[in-house]
Parts: sequence; C-alpha cells; structure tokens
Amino acid sequence: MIQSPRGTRDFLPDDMERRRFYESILRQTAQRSGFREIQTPIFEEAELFILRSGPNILNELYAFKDKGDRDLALRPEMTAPAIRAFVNGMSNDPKPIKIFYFGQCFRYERPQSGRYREFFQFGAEIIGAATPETDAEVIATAVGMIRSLGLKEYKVRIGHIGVLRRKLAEVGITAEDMPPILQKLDKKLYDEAWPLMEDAGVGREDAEKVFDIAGTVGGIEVLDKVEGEETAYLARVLSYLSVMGITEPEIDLGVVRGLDYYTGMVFEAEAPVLGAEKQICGGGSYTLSELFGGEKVFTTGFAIGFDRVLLALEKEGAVSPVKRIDAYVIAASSDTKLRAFEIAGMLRREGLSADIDLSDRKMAKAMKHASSVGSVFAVIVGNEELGTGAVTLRDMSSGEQRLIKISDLPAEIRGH
RNA sequence: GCCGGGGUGGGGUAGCUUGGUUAUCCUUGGGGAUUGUGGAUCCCUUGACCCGGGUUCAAAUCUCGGUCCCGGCCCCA
Repeated sequence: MIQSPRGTRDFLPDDMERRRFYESILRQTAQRSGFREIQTPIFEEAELFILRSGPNILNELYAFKDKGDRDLALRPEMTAPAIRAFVNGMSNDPKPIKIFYFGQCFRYERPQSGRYREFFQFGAEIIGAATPETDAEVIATAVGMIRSLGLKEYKVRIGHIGVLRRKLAEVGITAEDMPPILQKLDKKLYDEAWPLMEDAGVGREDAEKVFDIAGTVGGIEVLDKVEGEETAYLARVLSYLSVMGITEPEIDLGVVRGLDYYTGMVFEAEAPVLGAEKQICGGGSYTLSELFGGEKVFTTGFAIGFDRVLLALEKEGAVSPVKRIDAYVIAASSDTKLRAFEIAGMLRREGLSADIDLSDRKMAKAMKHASSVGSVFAVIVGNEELGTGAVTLRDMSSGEQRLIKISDLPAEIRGH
C-alpha cells in the first residue's frame, strides 16, 4: 500500500465539504471589504523566496531543478508571490490595491499538531498605502474573518516593530546584535535576553526600560506609558478599529514577528485551544516590491493558517452544514429504468441535484442507499403511477409520500 | 535536527506483560430474510497484525533498523 507522503493529507468528501464551506466564508468576507482574489503558481523560482526570507529557508523549501535546469521551489508562503504578481502585472493599477488569495503551501518541516508539509493559507494585502487607516482596515478584515468563521476563543495582539527597535538603538544595540535579542523579547524571555544585552554593553537600568516596553500589554490606555510617534500611530489605528466595532485586539509592544522587512504595525492572532502551534494569523506592514525589481511600495497584509483555524473550530465543537442531494430516483422495477433515468435527467436540467441507482438493486436496497447518501426525497418511478403520468415522491425524513405529476415534480421538490 | 508515545480489516478495538489452535468484538461495505418502500431485527459474506532484518521448533507478541502517525522542543517566512 502506498500512503500519502509525510505531512500531507487526503481530504475525503466529508472533509472537503467542510473545507469548502469555510473557504467560501473567507472569500465572502474578503470580498465584502473590497478585496479581489488572485491566484499565483504553486511553484516559483526559488530565488523569490530566498530574496524574501534569506538563504536559510532553502533548508525548509521543497526546491528542485526542472528539465530546463531552472531552480524552482514549491511556494512556502504566498506573500512573496502576491507581491511579485503585483510588480509584474498590477503595478500601474489604481492604489490602493486590495487583493486576497487562498491556496496550499509547502514547507519541509517536522509535522506535528497543526503543522503539515502541505498546508493551506488564506491571505490578503493592501498594496500602495501606508496609513493608520490601511492598517486598521487590514486588521478589521482579519478579525472579521475569524469572527465570521465562528471561532469563539481567540486573541489578537497589535504591536509596532519600531518601538522596541528604536529603544534598543537608543541604548546602544547595533543592527547586527538586534535580531537574537528581539527574538528573546518576543517570547518575553527577559532572563535570556539580558546576557545578550549585557554583552552588547547595555546597562541593567537601560535593559529594564527595554523589558518594560516589551512587556507593555493591554488596552489603548497602555499606549500612554510609552512616548513616541509609533504609539501615537497605534492609538489612531485602534480608534479606527473601535468605530468599526473591532474591540477585541490588545496592544502588545513585545510583538516582533520574524523578519526584518516589516516596517511598522505588526499583529498576530492565536487560538488558545490549539496546543504548541496556536498562532492562526500573522501580519503587518512591510515593503517587499523593491526586492523583486519594482519600486518601493508600502503594503499591509496578513495570512491566516486555514488548517489551524479548522482545527480550532473542530476543538470548539463547531459543525458545518451537511450538503444533501434533492432527490434519489428509484425505478420500482426494471422496466421503468429508462423512465427513471429520463426523470433524473430532467431534474438535473431543472437545476436540482438528483442521483439514481446504477446497479440492479432491489427497491429496498435502493431506498436504503437513498437514505444513507442523505437524499431529501426519494422519487419512485413505477408502472402504477406512470399510467397517470405521475411518480411517488417520498419525504425521506418524515416518510410521507404523495403522487406527483412528473411535470410538477421540480416545483414540488424545490418548494420543500 | 532533538525527546517521548504509538501503528491489528474502510473506521473503532481485544490479544502483546508471560511467543504456541481458525486473531476478538463493534461498526461499515456486499448479499439475503422482505416478489413496489430506508433508518429495526436476524442470517450469510468480503476484509487486518506498517515494512525489512534478527532470536526461536514457532513472532501480532521479544529484538534491531526503517517508515508513517500522535504529542512536545527547535524553527516558524
């Protein structure tokens, strides 16, 4: 037996129905805010991702050479492809540009709860604007999505990449020393950040001030405690969010995000029901286009980990509606089979979903099948009824059945 | 890359410690009891020890390696 490759999954009909249901919620939510969908290739030149994330990501990339000796890679994320597509094909579109995308990404990592080698991301970007309004719009969209999916428990934290960086620079940390320190501060591991800072020549008193900022968490009022244009900016973002009814985000000035192309506001969302891999959404404002040969354009965007959100919803006991077919057509005897197929074809042309017995089963078996595939009605095509131009329509949940003229059948089924 | 727990029909499981008859039970699938009516019951039936090496007269059971799954660390664009 051949199994699906490590870290990948088959999505069977029940899974797919559920996934498509939530996908369409995400699409509708994005469209409601004026975002339009794009689709980019599943593989790209490996260079694209190296430009974005540095050469180290090659280790976690599904990279390969094609027959033309091109260095390609399955996409590990979709922000870089989206910005590449913008540079290539949308750079002269009226700004700001609002786009969204959904699709699978691939990372060569150790699978664990909520982490797969093939996983699905939903993301959105606003390209060509750098204002508190833009950032608020993006956060509002992200939160709107999480809400419309029906997730009950989640946390949203908003920070600003500039606050900590400026403070660290002020106390004498060089740009090269900053990343490992920021990483510790992001996790609020001050004990581990301190030795690094000490080595870089920072005094204890200055370090405490840095920890203070990294630990600034709470409502809009905590912004008053930290001076600077960044906190004033965040206050404006929050006020826009507030009037749109988005009140759940907290301020967390310790939010750092991994990469240094972020330029300002950053935010994250997590679902506590998930274990170690609980982050469900991440985003912020950045510039990337200049790396890909375009002009520098400010962008704010986010990506939602679709699989994780679904996992969280499942843990919360959310149920998605089950799709049913309208009618299962059953020939009462073999000499009415042609008429049964004729009726099934007619129902389908009328836009109804109709299934029909394909093997020579007895009626009881066919009825059982109709029941197990979740058909709303059974249409019994037998000689007795056909004589008067009618069939028997059976409501599968109540068991009631009536004689219905074939010409009235679509209306009867639709009217249910 | 590291640590721990696992893998028995399509799904869920018993058996494994203490090696030994035809590998248990539930469910699902197929057929029948029911000759024009499903969800109940009964009967029949298909179907499994992750892969490979080792120990042994004998391995689902012990052992080693691989592989995959689950949880965690690291990482997380």
